[in-house]
Amino acid sequence: MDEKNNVMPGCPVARGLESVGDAWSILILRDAHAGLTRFDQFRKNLGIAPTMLTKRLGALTEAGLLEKRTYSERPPREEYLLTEAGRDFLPVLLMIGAWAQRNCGENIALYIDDATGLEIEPIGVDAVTGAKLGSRPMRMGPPR
Amino acid sequence: MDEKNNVMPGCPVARGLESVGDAWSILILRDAHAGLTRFDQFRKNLGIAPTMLTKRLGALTEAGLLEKRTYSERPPREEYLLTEAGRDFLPVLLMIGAWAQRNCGENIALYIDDATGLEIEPIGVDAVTGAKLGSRPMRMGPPR
DNA sequence: GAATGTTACTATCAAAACAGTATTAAGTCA
DNA sequence: TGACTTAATACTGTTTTGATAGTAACATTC
Repeated sequence: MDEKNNVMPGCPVARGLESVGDAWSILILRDAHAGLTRFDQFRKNLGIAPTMLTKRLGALTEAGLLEKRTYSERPPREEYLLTEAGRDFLPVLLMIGAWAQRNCGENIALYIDDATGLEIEPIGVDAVTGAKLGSRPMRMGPPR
Repeated sequence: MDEKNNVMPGCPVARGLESVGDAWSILILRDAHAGLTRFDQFRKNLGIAPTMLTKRLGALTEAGLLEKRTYSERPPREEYLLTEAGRDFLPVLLMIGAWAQRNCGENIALYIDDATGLEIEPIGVDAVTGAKLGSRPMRMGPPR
């Protein structure tokens, strides 16, 4: 897939997918939100080939979702931290998860609110009207 | 990528990605929500190779997001319609789009509420507490 | 100080996925 | 009859991916 293919170049979904349009990247972000930061933590948790991991971490860093930080000079050691844009991706992860909980069969883990102990039910709403996404007609408009 | 790699098998995000873990599938779903239904509509709009499109439409149908319907017996013609699970995916698309609007630079189209004419600002909330996703501590719990 | 372990990679190569073009099957239309 | 439409499939390279091994730079343990 390459970006030239997109007839509608300003499409928000297509633009987002340029940064995070593959499963490994999304799983890396999931793990980063779970607190993992180091190459080997990701590699072991995901079972990903190191070549692939190097490439994906580089792409996510390039795209501004992760940043590389040296945490030891000697020996030289680096880790990957979520940037603001990376942390902002959490709702997307939760919405994917919530969709899977509703539509992908049995034995899927739940998200629990720490304070109340109750199951979290992630939904999307329009912050302006408060309406649930999809409940009202909408269209696309030109960029600001 | 294959599913065996997932150390945490009940993870909602990983489960969701088994159905929609690649960019083409997500773009097809986007176009389906925009009203496209036919092979050639998807092919032309996405610039996707027909082999790839056949495979992705098949996978999405298999996963229960699309269903194939005959709309003409003679000549035999078929189209792909969103199922309930497919329509339920709309909030995920909008959240990806909203993330891109905030984090992927200039010249990205906006979502407009038809009734008010105002820009839509998709956010994720917990339907139980009403809190914005990510604003309160949470954890994962075992399946129901 | 030698052997072993840790971390973050890179190199190599086979296998799988992908892209591009041409072609097909089953019809319609003029 | 020949041209056209739709929804694919066949064939052919190219690219990406995955598996495994190896490396550089140190730390730790005996």
